Amino acid sequence: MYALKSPRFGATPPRHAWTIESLFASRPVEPVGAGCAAIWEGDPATEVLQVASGMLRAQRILFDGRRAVVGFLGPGDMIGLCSAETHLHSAEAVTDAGIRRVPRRMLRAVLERSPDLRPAAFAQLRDAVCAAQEQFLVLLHQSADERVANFLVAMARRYAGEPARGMEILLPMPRADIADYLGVTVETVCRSMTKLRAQGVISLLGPAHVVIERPGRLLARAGEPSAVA
Amino acid sequence: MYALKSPRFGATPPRHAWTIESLFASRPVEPVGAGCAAIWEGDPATEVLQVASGMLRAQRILFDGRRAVVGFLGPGDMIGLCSAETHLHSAEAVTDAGIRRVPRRMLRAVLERSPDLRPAAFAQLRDAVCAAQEQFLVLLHQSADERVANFLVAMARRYAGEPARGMEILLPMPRADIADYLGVTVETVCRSMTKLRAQGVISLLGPAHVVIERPGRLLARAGEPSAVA
DNA sequence: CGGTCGGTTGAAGCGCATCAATCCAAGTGG
DNA sequence: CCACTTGGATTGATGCGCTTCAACCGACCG
Repeated sequence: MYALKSPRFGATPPRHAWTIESLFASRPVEPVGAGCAAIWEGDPATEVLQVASGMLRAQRILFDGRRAVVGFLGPGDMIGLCSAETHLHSAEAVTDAGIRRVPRRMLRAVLERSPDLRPAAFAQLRDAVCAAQEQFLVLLHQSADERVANFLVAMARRYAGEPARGMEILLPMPRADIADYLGVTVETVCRSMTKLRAQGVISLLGPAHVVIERPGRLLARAGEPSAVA
Repeated sequence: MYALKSPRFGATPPRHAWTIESLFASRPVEPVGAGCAAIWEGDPATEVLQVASGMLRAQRILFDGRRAVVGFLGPGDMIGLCSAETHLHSAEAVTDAGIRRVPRRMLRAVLERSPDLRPAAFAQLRDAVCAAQEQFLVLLHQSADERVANFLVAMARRYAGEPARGMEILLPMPRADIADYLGVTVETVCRSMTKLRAQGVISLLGPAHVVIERPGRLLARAGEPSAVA
């Protein structure tokens, strides 16, 4: 996805006072109610947005009216970096969320002024491209069951760490969002989840609350090469 | 596609002697026979490669042994820019081709030394991300027929211009490459092409030689919003 | 002439979409 | 407090699209 994880400069702190992180930190947090849009597809891309809390989804309306969810954005993730003149996607809040906005001019100025930051920014953008590629390949060549398993693993990795027995995965977004993200229907997402539950791979405490029972099998379903049953 | 089109600085020529284009132009052209690999997936990414002539395909072997074609590279396209430590894809010649190699160090040095170039390079990378996103969405949400039509349109736009009646599209790559690129089987690609021919949208002078008969219909099949039948 | 490889066409089966019904939890109003 | 409503999640039944397996065709080559 093109969502960028918040940069970590802990290992090699920059010699300049202005970092991207501090830039965002200096901005006020703007609340966005669940279901509300933070930015609109087609609007002029004058600012970059970082999620402070909650979760947003980046989405686009396709030519035929269908909706495509491009990614889910959690705390630290940014959106709008890759936009050219206008935003390519809308960003709507899945849950109540908080965001910070930074004008692109400001961001550009920071990058201009601190040469140390540029390689990091460049590497980040590059990594985003790689991640998008990866996701792209996975989704394009996998079956619906594999996509769902893959999604669960990705959500676990992002917010809880490497899948382990008993680990809880929270899915704050409705099934329809997951479906539009994976390129399948809501019913198929349900069936895949049900199948995973029936096979003892996961258990469902509720629609939004998944518990990993057999991490090995889950990874195997997701198409991980090194997964052991 | 993460392949980057060759930059055009014609409109605003750089004030520095060293441009990315001139950097590549200063390197010798290395011939690559059809079927041979120019770079290998997993190899250390020490250099960036630009196609001088012919066509290459960027591909990857997936965990389950299937092959995924990530993109096709024509003259001016680059590969290896987005790689981190090691190359994520192999690049094999579809036809006899010529390539130029530039060490990444050198490229980085040029970017460091000429501030004018950086926005352009950044914009290019950004555009590549957008294009990849676009392709990703299209392929994920379209049917096999739409994918094939879309591919034909993309090939036409890239090497011949906006689809027009009588325009010839050359497909130097075998059907298997197209199939692995679109995420469908060879047979499906064939059937879709046959269907387009039967409907008078295209005609086939040979497997690699397509002529557009009804550009409007072709665009409509590709899922273009403004297409007129 | 036989052999191989890429392309095309045909027949059968599976996977996912579609349509439809049901279930469940959370509101909402009497 | 309970009947009613509502939206999301789930399950079931059916159809279509693509894959799979198989055969055939044509070009190229030894």
